[in-house]
Amino acid sequence: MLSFFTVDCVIFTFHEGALKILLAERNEYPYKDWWALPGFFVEKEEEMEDAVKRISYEHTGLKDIYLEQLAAFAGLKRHPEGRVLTVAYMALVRYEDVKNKIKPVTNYMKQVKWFDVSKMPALAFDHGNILSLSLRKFKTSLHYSLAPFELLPEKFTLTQLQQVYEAILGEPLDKRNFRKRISNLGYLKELNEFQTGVSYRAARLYKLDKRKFQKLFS
Amino acid sequence: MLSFFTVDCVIFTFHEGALKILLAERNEYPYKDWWALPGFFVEKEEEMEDAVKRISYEHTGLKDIYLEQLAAFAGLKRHPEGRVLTVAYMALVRYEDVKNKIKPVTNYMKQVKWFDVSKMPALAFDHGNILSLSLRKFKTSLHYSLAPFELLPEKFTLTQLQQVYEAILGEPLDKRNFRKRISNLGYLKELNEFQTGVSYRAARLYKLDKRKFQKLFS
DNA sequence: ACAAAAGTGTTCGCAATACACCCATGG
DNA sequence: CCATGGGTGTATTGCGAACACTTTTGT
Repeated sequence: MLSFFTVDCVIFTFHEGALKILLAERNEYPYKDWWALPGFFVEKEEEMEDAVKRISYEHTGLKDIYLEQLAAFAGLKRHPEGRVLTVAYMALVRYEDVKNKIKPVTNYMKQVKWFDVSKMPALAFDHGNILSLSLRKFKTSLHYSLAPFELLPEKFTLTQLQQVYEAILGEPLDKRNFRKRISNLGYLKELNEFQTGVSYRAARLYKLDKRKFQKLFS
Repeated sequence: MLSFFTVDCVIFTFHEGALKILLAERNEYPYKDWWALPGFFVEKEEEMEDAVKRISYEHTGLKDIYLEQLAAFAGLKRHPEGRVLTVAYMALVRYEDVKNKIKPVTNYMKQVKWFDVSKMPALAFDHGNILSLSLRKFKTSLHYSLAPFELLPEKFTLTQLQQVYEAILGEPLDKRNFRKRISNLGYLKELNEFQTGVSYRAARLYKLDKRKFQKLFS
């Protein structure tokens, strides 16, 4: 028998060479004025994953985003008013798709904002734990995961892809080794298109070949 | 707002060269006479992990076993009487510790039994999903995990360890390569003790050096 | 011409793989 | 002496890591 059931979302994006997470500033007790992960109650007749989609949509204006369940948190003391079980999800969005759309959903929140992963404030409830779990999981599954491509536009440069990897791992990678490894894996399609609007040599664009990727990590 | 909250346990052990899972035969509708994962309701004032420990203890007579959370399942249709949210855990026990202790807990169950992982019956509810998720996770985390050692006695032979790996991966491994790899990792302590009671050359016993293991995968 | 980032090869060491025979022990 | 599993070495190959310079383009 359980009192409350919520979902919380760690929504990642990638912008200006950095991994960012969407946080909401609370306007209600407990933890008024603290930053927290976007989350809300799951409705009585609502599927859990639909609740996650609803919440992500309300905050970012996007549907059909990449979702992955992280874990359930059910500590009796995680909320002062008794057990609130939450299931945490990780969501990935493309910055280009979302940039002017983020907004607070209810007046429970004052504002929402992207935070650089390396400059996170203290978080309400146990959201700090959820966050660090999500980062750890992100790192360890990186090499078999479509996740990096969910953070980039459909067509991207190898440097952008490398920056995503570096942001997730939190460490720099060697350019030549990175390109060699990725191209050996063979799931990138080289396009005959190039960057535009840069004041230096334009980089070639690539696309993910999902078929080949799936074949590799079935 | 949620009606019911349960935990389900995928309890693994290792015996006679095979990976086994503990199942309970239901004696109540729905799914009367079906086999299911051991699980039960989480009490109102009980921590989720304590509920898992309680249920494992009641079935196996063991305390302080290895536990790991797998995932939450909350589908509205997973139980005919409405949403029953369950959090699935994986538990590992040593067969020697548990062999004559397993028993059904309530008269909701007719019997409990170890099933060879390669010969599982159809399972009640969505327990088949839970099971296959646990096996996949077990495999992928194997090389950085203490799990194999939680299935073996404190002192074990290299052949036993190899059999555990083979049972989890579901494929045979080369003896020389396995031993070379394991001994390069350097977290096994070679003992000056040997198997007894076998009618062939007695194998050397080894122990895990947890310190070195932790240092390696911090 | 300069600034900025794109793009490109080689060497080295380690780890994974494939593979087969002799040894020790108890019965 | 036989059955059973214990224990051992080598050659090959592929992958990750270290490392620096030339090319292209726009201004």
